[in-house]
Amino acid sequence: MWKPMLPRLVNEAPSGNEWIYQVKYDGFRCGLQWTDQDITLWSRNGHDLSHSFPEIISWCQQHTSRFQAYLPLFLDGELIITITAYRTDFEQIQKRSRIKKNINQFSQNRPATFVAFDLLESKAQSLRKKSFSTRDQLLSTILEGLTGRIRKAPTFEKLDSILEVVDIHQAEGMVAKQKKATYTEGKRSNTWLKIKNFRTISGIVTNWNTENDYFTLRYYHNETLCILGKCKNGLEQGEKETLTTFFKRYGQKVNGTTWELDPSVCMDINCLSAEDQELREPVFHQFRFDINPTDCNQLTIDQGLAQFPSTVNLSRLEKELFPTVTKLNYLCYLRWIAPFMLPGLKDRRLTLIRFPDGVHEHSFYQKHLSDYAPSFIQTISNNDGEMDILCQDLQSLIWFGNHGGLEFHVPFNKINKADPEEIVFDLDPPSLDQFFIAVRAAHLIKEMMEHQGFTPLVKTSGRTGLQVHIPIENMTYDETRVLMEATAKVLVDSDPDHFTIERLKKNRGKRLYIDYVQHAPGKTIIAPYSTRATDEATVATPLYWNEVTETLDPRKFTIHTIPTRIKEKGCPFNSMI
DNA sequence: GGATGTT
DNA sequence: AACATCCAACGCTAG
DNA sequence: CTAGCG
Repeated sequence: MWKPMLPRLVNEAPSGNEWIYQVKYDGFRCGLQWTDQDITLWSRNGHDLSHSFPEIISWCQQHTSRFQAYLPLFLDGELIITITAYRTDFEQIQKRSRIKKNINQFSQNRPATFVAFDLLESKAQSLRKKSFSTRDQLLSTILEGLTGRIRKAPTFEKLDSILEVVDIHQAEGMVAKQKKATYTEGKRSNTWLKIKNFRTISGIVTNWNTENDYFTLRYYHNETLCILGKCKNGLEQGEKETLTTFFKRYGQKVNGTTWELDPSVCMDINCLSAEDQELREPVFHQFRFDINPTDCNQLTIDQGLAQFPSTVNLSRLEKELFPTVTKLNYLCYLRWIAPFMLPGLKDRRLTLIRFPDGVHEHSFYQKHLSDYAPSFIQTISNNDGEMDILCQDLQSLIWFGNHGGLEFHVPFNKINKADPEEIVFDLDPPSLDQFFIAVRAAHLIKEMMEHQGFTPLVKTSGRTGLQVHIPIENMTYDETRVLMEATAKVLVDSDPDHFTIERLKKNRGKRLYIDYVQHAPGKTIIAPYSTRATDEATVATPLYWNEVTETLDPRKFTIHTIPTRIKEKGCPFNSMI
């Protein structure tokens, strides 16, 4: 029976060119055994998981010809449900493994993926004695280019680049592997080192269970004490004695096994998550005698879990930027959405609309660098010699967010390129009552564009309209203008009661204005996943075409609903990530 | 939101 | 110390 | 022609 090789937990990643790195995916360790007869998924304890993940098995069967030359084959990897290429949803895979009924329905709606990170057998030959580099190279040739139910875990040569990936995707952590490491089955080895991407949060110790030595941690939500979770590991002998002595001296024994303490002792906990009164992989980090129990609250916990870049000073986190949405809530949204939003901002001059005191107060545009901006904000000079701002990374995004930047607008072309990356039809009905016209226009444009070989995408504008994005190659603005004008005219001819290219507002009536003039150099459009400055905190949301119906309500896509939406359905602009 | 200038 | 101002830019229109 | 508007 296969037993997985295990990495040793360390606090810091080793560097040097004898090491190579992989992202640590948060799912189930799994061995995939593929013989001429059958395909089996083995858990780390030797359980057969195949029946729980039929989508993996059937995908393999459909792609047998691709693998035939390498059979029999044994892959070591992780069974995951993806949110991004590097971010996974552990809760989902855990649920899946427990499900008995309707497995096929779940496997269709939210298919699991096997991410292979090692190769133990190929053509019936054991590769365990070979170096990791050799195995990794062979694994690459076998899995090259595959993006389906089986993928290869990419390897990173540079420590800095994997740290950046782990950080932005908030991955579980990373594994450093010695290039010359052999595969030592069932052993915890120093040639594989895991580094966890811990979140650090502060909690109040209120209970001690003498039976199992678990300490209960709590936090304040408004005035009431709520349970954060339990923690047992990480305390050194002396620290544990200090704590238990304190319990015996100042606490009360509430039953045979449990001591209770009024809120006074605070500690930092390292963990992977803190949800529903449960900490995942909690480890004691340090006592916090320098803070008050009231400092352990929803605000500081949200902040700890978000893992904001340390380079950004956050301020006035309790301020309301949208009704019922504090600046911290907004920054947490930006932090979560960053891996989906940054690709749409990368290498494009940014036009930021800032609302430092919230959507109801004074606002202004900004596209040049403030002279006090930190040096990590990247810029590019424009024709007038001014420094246009860029948003290339997480710390920039969070810095702009902290400055009340609520709307991120970008041009159609990237920096150092004159030609647009896409055509965008901005379909803005005169009011929400006429939203159905935008839906109709979007589908008509989709048909026309697909007929010409394009692959149109669609998103809400975050206000009342829809925007059809058509990725293009090698077209100038002049050429896109010709195509857009022609398309607009076909639309108007086909339904002059609903569409118009009339520029004067008073002459438009309740028709939808197809504005191809706004697709030009220097013009901008709201970036995917940017919020709009509305009372509902609406988001410019990429959609699947089958969602674009007359019953679609663009107001439902807000910073409250988007993370859940993406966890369930993924991102329709996937190609951009 | 923060720097700088004005009362 | 309190308060004001700046933070884009381009086409269009009324006067 | 320019200030103001969107």
